[in-house]
Amino acid sequence: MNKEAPQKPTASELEILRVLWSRGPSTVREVHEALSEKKDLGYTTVLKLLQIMTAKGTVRRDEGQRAHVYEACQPATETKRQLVGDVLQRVFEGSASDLMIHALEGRKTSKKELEELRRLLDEYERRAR
Amino acid sequence: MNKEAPQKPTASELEILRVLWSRGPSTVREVHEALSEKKDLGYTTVLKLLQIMTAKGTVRRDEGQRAHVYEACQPATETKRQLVGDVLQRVFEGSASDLMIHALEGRKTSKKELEELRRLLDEYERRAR
DNA sequence: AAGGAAGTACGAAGATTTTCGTTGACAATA
DNA sequence: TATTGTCAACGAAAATCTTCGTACTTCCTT
Repeated sequence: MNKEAPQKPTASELEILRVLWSRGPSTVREVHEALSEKKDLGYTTVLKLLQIMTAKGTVRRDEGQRAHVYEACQPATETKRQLVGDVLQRVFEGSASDLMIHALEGRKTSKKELEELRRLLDEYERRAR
Repeated sequence: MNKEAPQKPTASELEILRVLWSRGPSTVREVHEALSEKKDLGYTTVLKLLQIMTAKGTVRRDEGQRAHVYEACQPATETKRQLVGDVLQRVFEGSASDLMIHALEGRKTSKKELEELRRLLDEYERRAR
């Protein structure tokens, strides 16, 4: 393992990545504490996951201290792009507008968010030109 | 099982659902043939999957004929909404614009599709008013 | 009626994911 | 220094997903 090909994280791995993305490099204890707020997980469960993710090349770790410090290998943006791209293909056959329709449906989207979405389209169009 | 709570289909189940959505009610053979175009799968594999999905309540079947006819319980739109909603929460903390950014990134989106996206926003806004 | 074709049911193996318990190393402190 | 707490490593159980092989049934064709 440990190839350069970034693998799609599993559901549990994603939860851990989210902690690393928001906290930055963290120890097992820190990740465990962050996750404990929402879920009831054993410490060694988190440790094992991080070890597996290290083997897969999803995270890297600094063993300089007694408590190893873990960090995501890919920037959040890259992984998010991969995850949404996967759904885009598997569920919506690549159609961004179809994705959009279903993302907005059955959901209260604020005026603010709609404006933001328009801004995104403008920006994207400007950049793509 | 067979509760009314719609479950999130797995990757394989989704492939089958896509066939049912596009073909409409189908027999195992028909689903198998459709999938065979892309993938190499045994007939009984598809059969088993459909049986499991029946048990889960993902599809229902008409046993009137010797070759049972399967059909998705939920309309495509509903399941798609659920799937994208899941990603929206798990990956993007509910932010549709963040989802959008990453969906558009690193991807050639046609002028046509951008227009379509704008149209969607207009429509959504009009309806939400 | 015999034989093959087309179906379903069932069990089970393999792969992957998720979750911990246990063990042993180290370190802080009483 | 003996005890207690913190941590990594490992193995392994349990749950879920994926894939088929085998057996049994039913229908159609000689």
